[in-house]
This record gives sequence, structure tokens and C-alpha cells, in this order.
Amino acid sequence: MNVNKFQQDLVTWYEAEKRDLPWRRERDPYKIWVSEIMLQQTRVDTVIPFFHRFMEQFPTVESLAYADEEAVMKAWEGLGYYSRARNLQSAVREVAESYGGTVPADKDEFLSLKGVGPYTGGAVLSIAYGLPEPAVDGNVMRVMSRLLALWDDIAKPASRKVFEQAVRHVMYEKDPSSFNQALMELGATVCTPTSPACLLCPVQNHCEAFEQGVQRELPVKTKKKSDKKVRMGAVVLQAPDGTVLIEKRPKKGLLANLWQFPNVELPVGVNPRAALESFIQAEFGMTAQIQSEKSTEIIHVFSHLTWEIDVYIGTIELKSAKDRTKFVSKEDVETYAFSVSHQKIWQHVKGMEA
DNA sequence: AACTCGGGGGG
DNA sequence: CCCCCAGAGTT
Repeated sequence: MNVNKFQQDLVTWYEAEKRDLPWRRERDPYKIWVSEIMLQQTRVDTVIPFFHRFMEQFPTVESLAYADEEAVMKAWEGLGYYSRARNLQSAVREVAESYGGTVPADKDEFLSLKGVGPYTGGAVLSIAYGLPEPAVDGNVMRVMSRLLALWDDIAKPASRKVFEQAVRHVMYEKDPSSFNQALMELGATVCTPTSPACLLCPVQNHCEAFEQGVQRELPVKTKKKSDKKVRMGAVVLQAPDGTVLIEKRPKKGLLANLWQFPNVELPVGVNPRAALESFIQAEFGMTAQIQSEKSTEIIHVFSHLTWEIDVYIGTIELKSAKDRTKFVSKEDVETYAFSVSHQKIWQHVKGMEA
């Protein structure tokens, strides 16, 4: 490959064809950083509205550093991978306290922040500060695997270093920001996973896979094994004063710190209603009257498991608030950050009453 | 190195 | 249905 000409063709194409994305209008390293965290494993179109709302609410390092954690989680509600939000706020606090509010331009310093890994580190340092660091994401691995006909399995962690070295080899030192973004843009819009648009590709001449006619065989990616299913029972419990019981999830693990309605895993064969009533008694010390028939069923698919949630409706006579639980009015339920599956539960219950 | 961690859009 | 997305942290 003629590296020099490749760089020119790629960056020229990028400058002419790049999408007008909100974070591309920003120079503030903090805003670039937030965008890169949101974009982890998340499509551009999904991120855009979250990015706008987040920047309106938390426009500076300080505003996020000193924000209420519940407000941050509410702003992240529905975006997924919620540890990103907690790690980001933690890292921003570190920037406020240890770096005087300035996002560090030093590689070791920035990479030491929570939630900043090899990709995000390279992305922010190159885009915000112009440093010639690779930013290897799924797009870049796919593009580089085709360009250089690299047959390394991109599903394997060890392969990332191979692609980082490949990017270093072709890095456009004059404009690392445009170069890195151009590689990603190419992967997102032209060099796509299943049917690459090679006839429209600005660097077709430089592509080894196209030369060999193997662009559809690359990249090599072994697939992970299938997920498991879990059957759950969930119940919306109303007290005599009209409030409903919600509970905050544990601070570690799946959907950490998000709010939910009381629920319990249902082993095969158990009576869901009976299981829920005894769970409520044991976990919350309250006696619940639960309707005999489930009100609806919600299927929720995560990346690694599936919830089948039988949703019940019930009442309790005596309120007894415990740690991490609350009785909230129906108007206030939506001010708390719920996972999408439990948002759906609440939408269903509201629809029943309307 | 393998597993965990969300949710949604496209073929 | 399946794939996979501007990945990082934990084990």
C-alpha cells in the first residue's frame, strides 16, 4: 500500500462526506469525551438525542462533577450500560479535583480515569488534542482487516493490539483527529459488516481484500454462545393512599442502582402469585394481596440473557418502608431512573387505569 | 481469555 | 431471527 496516497484519499473523502454530528461541532475535550463514552457499543443515531439532553443539563466538567448521581442516572435512562454513567461522573470528579477541571492531554493520566480504555483514550486524545494515537473500535478493526487482509479473529481480545499496530503504521500524523474519525466513518457508512459498498469506496485502490475479492470473508469474527432465559414475576403494589412501592437495585451488577418494581425469579413449576406474595413478605415485611391472573407478560432481551417477566398487580394495607425502598405517588414514578423493562411495566399499568 | 454489562436498528 | 454497534471492568 502507498501509505501517503491512502491517507490523502481517505482524509479528503472524509472532509467532503463526513456526517454533521453534534460532537463534531464541539472543540471542548469534555464534550468530546462524553460523546465517546456514550458511543461505546451504541449507535450514532441512538446517542444523538441523549448527547443533546446531557450537554444541556451538564455542559461543563464542574456541572457534572457536582451533580446529583440520581440526576445523572435519570439522564442516562434508556441508553444502557449504566456503569458508563457512574464511571464517567467519577472520572469527571477526578478531573475537577486533581486536574483543575482540565481534561488531561497526557496519555497515562487520561487512560487512568475510570471508564477510559484503549479506544476512548485514543479517540479523545486524537480528536480533542490531535495526538497520533490509534482509536480502535469495531469499525476500525473491520476496515483495517479488509484494507490489509488481516485474518486475526476480531472477537479475540489479543487481536486489538494487532490492529492498533496496523493503525500506527498508517497513521496520518498531520491530522490524527480527521484520520481516526475517517476510519470510523468509512466503517460506519461504506465498509459495513455484511455488504461493503466497495464500488463507492474512496480507498478501494488501496484495499488488499478488494484486490483479492475476499472483502465479504473479512473480518474473521467467531460468534459467542447463545444466552440464557430467566422467568421473573414482578408486581406493582399500591397502598391505600395511592402510592406504589419501588425499590433500588443493588449498587453492583446488572442495571446497578436503577429503580424497579418488586420482582423475583420464578423457578419452573412454582405458582407465580404465591411466589411473589411470599417474596414480598420475606423481603419487605409486608402482606400483599395479588391478583390471581397476570396482567401482562414482558419479554426483555439483554445482550447476554432474556427476561420473561409476568407482571402482576396488587395491594398492601400497611406501608413499611425499608432501606432502598420507597412509596411514591403515581405522578412521581417517572422521575426515577428505571431500566427499560420496568418502564414498560409502568406504562402497562398506567394504560390499564386509563 | 472469558464473562459481564443495555438497548435498539438493520438485514 | 441474527448481528453488532465509536468497549470497559471484573474475574
